[in-house]
Formats: sequence, structure tokens, C-alpha cells
Amino acid sequence: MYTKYNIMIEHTSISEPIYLRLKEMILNGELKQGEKIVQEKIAELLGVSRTPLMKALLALENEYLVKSIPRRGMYIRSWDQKEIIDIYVCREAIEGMAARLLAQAGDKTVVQQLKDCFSPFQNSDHIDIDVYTKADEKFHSLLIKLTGNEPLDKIYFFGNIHDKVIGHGLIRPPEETLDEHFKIIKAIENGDANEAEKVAREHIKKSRELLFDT
Amino acid sequence: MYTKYNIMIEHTSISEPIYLRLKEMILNGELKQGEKIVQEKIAELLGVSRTPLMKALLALENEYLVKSIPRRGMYIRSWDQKEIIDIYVCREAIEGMAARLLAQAGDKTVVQQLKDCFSPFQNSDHIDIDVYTKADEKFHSLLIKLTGNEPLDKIYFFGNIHDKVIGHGLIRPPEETLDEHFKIIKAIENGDANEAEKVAREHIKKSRELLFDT
DNA sequence: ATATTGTATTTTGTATACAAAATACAATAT
DNA sequence: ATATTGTATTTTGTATACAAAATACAATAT
Repeated sequence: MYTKYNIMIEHTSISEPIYLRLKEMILNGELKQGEKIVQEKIAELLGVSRTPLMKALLALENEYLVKSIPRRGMYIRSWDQKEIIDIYVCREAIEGMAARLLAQAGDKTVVQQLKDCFSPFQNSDHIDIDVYTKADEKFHSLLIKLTGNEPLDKIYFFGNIHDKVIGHGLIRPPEETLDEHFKIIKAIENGDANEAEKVAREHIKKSRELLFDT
Repeated sequence: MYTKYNIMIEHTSISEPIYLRLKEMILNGELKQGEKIVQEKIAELLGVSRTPLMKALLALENEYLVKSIPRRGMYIRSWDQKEIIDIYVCREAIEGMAARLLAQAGDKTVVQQLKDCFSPFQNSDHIDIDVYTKADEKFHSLLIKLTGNEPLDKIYFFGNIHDKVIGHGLIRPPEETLDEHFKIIKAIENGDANEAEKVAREHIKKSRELLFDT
């Protein structure tokens, strides 16, 4: 037990750091898929009470990372093949629309930021997979964020699940996807909304089709 | 105050009825946009404590109906013009994809259910606006639900905001939209995925453009 | 008259107590 | 040996207490 109410001044509420820690624990596998979250246990582990923990868990439930069964408890979510495909279909719709919006907006700084994600790999003969994976994640979340459409960003919580599902790797090699990324950026730069949406969608679709041999 | 723990056996938790009641209160205007939710007040009004109320409020926050400002409180959300447009853009992406999926699925019962929404109005010379509004809401939520894509349904919480925003009416007259609805259904029936997505999108887009003269 | 400060009141965020439900597991019956 | 019942233990859902932060508002200074 610790002295009440006189520590922790770095944040507005402890729910937030709890939320972040739990998310980290889920994504890096400290908490395993299907595992039950016994509230008292996790609360003690994190040195907090159940109230802010519950708040964090509800937020994670909304992001599809935690599943609650009433009166039974909260569980780390696991995804079967159908759910993963369904999530990729959502991504296809969301990212496609994002690419369209960016193409319509015609903002040079947007194009620059997207290019910056991949410039380190452009003339490199060996691409470090871990670095590229990070860049890829960055690119996809940036694509949504840069639209400035807050609701669109809010419904794009699938990015997290993505790299959890495929186990910290890539579905397809950088040689293949790097070019697709540039095609998306190019279409945005050209202000070709239809093309931007089309290639953004195909990019996601190809990965989905390769995840399982659909 | 009421006797503890021995009433209310019709549901697994009281958060749920609280959630439903609050949602109703927000949508029918009992709670006004921008209004602060003083937890103790609402909890007393509903005859519950702050704990399950908070749970309900967090769920509503995730649906964009409530906005939380840390340490300040929870407020009924209000939407400015940009947000409403952004929400319609999301709907365009989601409903467009839903129509595509249904067209690909080629399920006759799906088509029938969609037709059933509007069959009462087909040969009628006078359409009751309230009845038609209900049918319209039903159609749009059904379009998503029938895909069987749970994540897609989860991110489609904008339907609520829709009729809140426009004040329980319709943006465009039934004469205009009824035909569009049938066009969407027809494309789904024909299994024409591209056409289905296209007309579903145009349908939303037209309404968006009419909401404000964009 | 307006701005500033200080105090009282309200409200939030968190911890905790406790009843009811769920679960574990031993004792008993088949 | 397996199934069933009953009891003990664990865990959840809810209410509530209390500190700290936010707010309201009166008293004082400019």
C-alpha cells in the first residue's frame, strides 16, 4: 500500500497510464490471447485499485483488444480467421477513403510527410525488417491522421491488432510493398482521388489475401 | 435509497439500462447538447450509484455521444459542421463497403429483408414522414448488420448521431430517396459489387451535400 | 467599477467495503 | 469410477467514503 493521493502528478488520471501499460502488455504478449484478467490481481500488479483499471479495460474493450463477458470477467481478446479478414475489410474501406481524401485535399506537406516514412529505404540495397515494419505502421496511421477527419481516425483502431495478428513481422516483403506505398503517395500527389483510393485498397487487399490463402 | 442487491433481476448489470436510458435522453433531447453531466445528479435521478453510471458514460463517449474533459466532467457532445461532414464521410466509406459485401455475398434472404423495409411505401400515394424515417433508419443499420462483419458494425455508431443532427426529420424527401434505396437493393440483387458500392455512396454523399450547401 | 485574492462549496478520481454470482472442490450418491 | 450435490473460496458488480481539483462567490485591493 502507498500513501494516498500524494504521488503521481504527471498525468490527469491514472487510467491513462494503466490503459497504455495494458495495451503494451497485450501487444507484446505479456498478457496472452484468451487469458482472463482477474481485476484484483492486475490492479495489485500495477499498484492501483480496480476503479481506474476498469476504466482502462473498458477503453481496451472498445478497441477490440479485450472482451467482456458479463458476470464472468474480462478476457484478452483472440481473433479467429473470420474476424481478422473482417478487420482487414474495414481497413480497406477506411484507408481507401483516407487516400481519397488526401488526394482531394492536395496538400504538399502531407505528401512530404508520407514520403518521409519511406525515404530511408529508397536507395538502400538491404532493408532492415524491423525498421521497415515501424515505417509501415507509421505510414498507415499517418495516412488516416493526416486527413484531419477525427471520426475516421477514431474508428481506425485496427492498426494495433494488425501487428499483433501477424506476430511482429510483415505479411509481404518490403521489395513488394515499398513500391505500392509509393504508388499510393504518387496518386495522392497527383490529386487523383479515384486512383489513390484504388491503390490503397489493393494494397490492403493483397495482404489480406495472403494472410490466409483466400 | 433502496434495499441493496435484491431488486433488478432482469439484466446482467445495471450499466446496460443506464446506458440505454441515457442514450434515449440524449437522442430525444432530454439532455441537451453541450450540457454538463453532473454524475451525482444523474446517478440520483436514475436511482443508481456513480460506478455503473460511469461505465455507461464511457460507452457513450465511445459512440461520440458524450465528451469527457479530464478533471472537469462529462458533457453531452455537440457537433459542429465539420464534424458532421466528417461523420458522413465515414458513413460513405462504411455503407459503401457494406453494399459491396452484400452484393458479393449474393444472398436472396438479404435482398428480401432490405426490400421489406420499403415495400409499404412502394405503391402508396402519400408517405408518412415519421414512418418513412423509421424505415430509413432500419434500412441503413440493416445494410451493415447483414454483412455479418462485426467490426464493421461496431464502427458504425454514426447512425445515432444522424437523426440527432438533423432533428428527427429527413434531409431529402421520400420521393427522391426511395428510388435510390431501391437502386442500392437492385445492385445487390444483381450481384454487381461496384455498382452497389457506388450507388450506396452517392446516396450518402447527396445527403451530406444537402445538409450544408457544400 | 473592475480585478484579484482567499475561502467555502461542489465535483471528480480513486480506493475500498460488501452482497451476489461464479467457481473450485470435497463429500456423497449412483 | 463417474456424476451429483453442497459448502468454501474467489471474483464481480455496485455503493460509498474521502482527498484533491475545480468552481463559485464573497471580501478586499486597485
